[in-house]
Amino acid sequence: MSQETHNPRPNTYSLLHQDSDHHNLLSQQGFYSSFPTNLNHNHYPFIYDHHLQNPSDQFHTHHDLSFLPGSSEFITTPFNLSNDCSLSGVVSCSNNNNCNNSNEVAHVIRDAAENPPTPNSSGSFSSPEAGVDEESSSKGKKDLQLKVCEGGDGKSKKLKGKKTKEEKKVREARFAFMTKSEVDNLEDGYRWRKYGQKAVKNSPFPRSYYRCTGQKCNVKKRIERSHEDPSVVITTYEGQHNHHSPATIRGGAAAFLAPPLLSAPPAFPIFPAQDLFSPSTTTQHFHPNSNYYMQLPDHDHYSLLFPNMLSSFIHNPHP
DNA sequence: CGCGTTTGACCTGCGC
DNA sequence: GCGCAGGTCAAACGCG
Repeated sequence: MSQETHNPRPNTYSLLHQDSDHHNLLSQQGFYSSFPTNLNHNHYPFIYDHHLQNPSDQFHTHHDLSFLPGSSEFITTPFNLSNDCSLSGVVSCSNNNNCNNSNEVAHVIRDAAENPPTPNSSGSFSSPEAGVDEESSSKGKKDLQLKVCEGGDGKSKKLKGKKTKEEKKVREARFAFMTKSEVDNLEDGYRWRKYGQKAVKNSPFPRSYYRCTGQKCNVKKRIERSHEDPSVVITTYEGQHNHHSPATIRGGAAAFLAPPLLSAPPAFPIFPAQDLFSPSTTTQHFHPNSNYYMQLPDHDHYSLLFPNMLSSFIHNPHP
């Protein structure tokens, strides 16, 4: 069992590796493996995927959810955020190049944990093994770059002129969580318009695609039910709303959904409204493939901590 | 009529 | 190049 931690001080994100002795999260079948069910309220296995910004808006990092069902892109790890807001410890790995199997991915992650790269002056990052380098990531490592101040307009590319390589690779921030719920589409305070539905490979449940109905708001979300546990709904938000929740008049939920400290509201609910108010939904934010657990002091601090990742990823060796 | 959903077609990236 | 899978478009449709 290996476990690496960095800077166990507040506001620092620790990259921790959970090896095969326990949950074998990077199993040979891909990234599907065991999954803790006896969570206590302070331990939330977590997936986080977003643009991280420092106070001077210098750094945006682009993460993805390669381990989400159906995703086929790349994997990024959690990172360290030092007290001076510099970033380090980000590593990515494409699954079609030097990460041909999960073991390699695991090694990349572990290597990154043991030898976290340091941010350079331009704000881009690289991993010795993944060889990720912004804008120089040719040779099929297209999805690996970590963008600095990327625009991310998220516009459609269909039926339009060819986009440049850079344009094509820019992707909006993403955040995903899993919720035990009988309802697929969790109420989150925003209005969504469904624009597609696709069958998911190896799953009897389709994936639905939604777009925010706000004007010029490019936020999207996808909803699918876990084929491993049909009671679990996987919701993935992408992008940032350019408006506040239309549900701000709905009392308590609004306080969660539209935190005033954010000029650009997150695409995702700070806490799923249905989790808070519906007896048919239980509050479990987790991912069966994730070895990263978000530790939260308590629920009341959740909404304050979350937008800026002011929590620690912790390793739960015996969930 | 406006808005949202459905659904088949189409586009794109990736692996072989 | 081909096939597959994910993602998106847009016309048709349903509903209030």
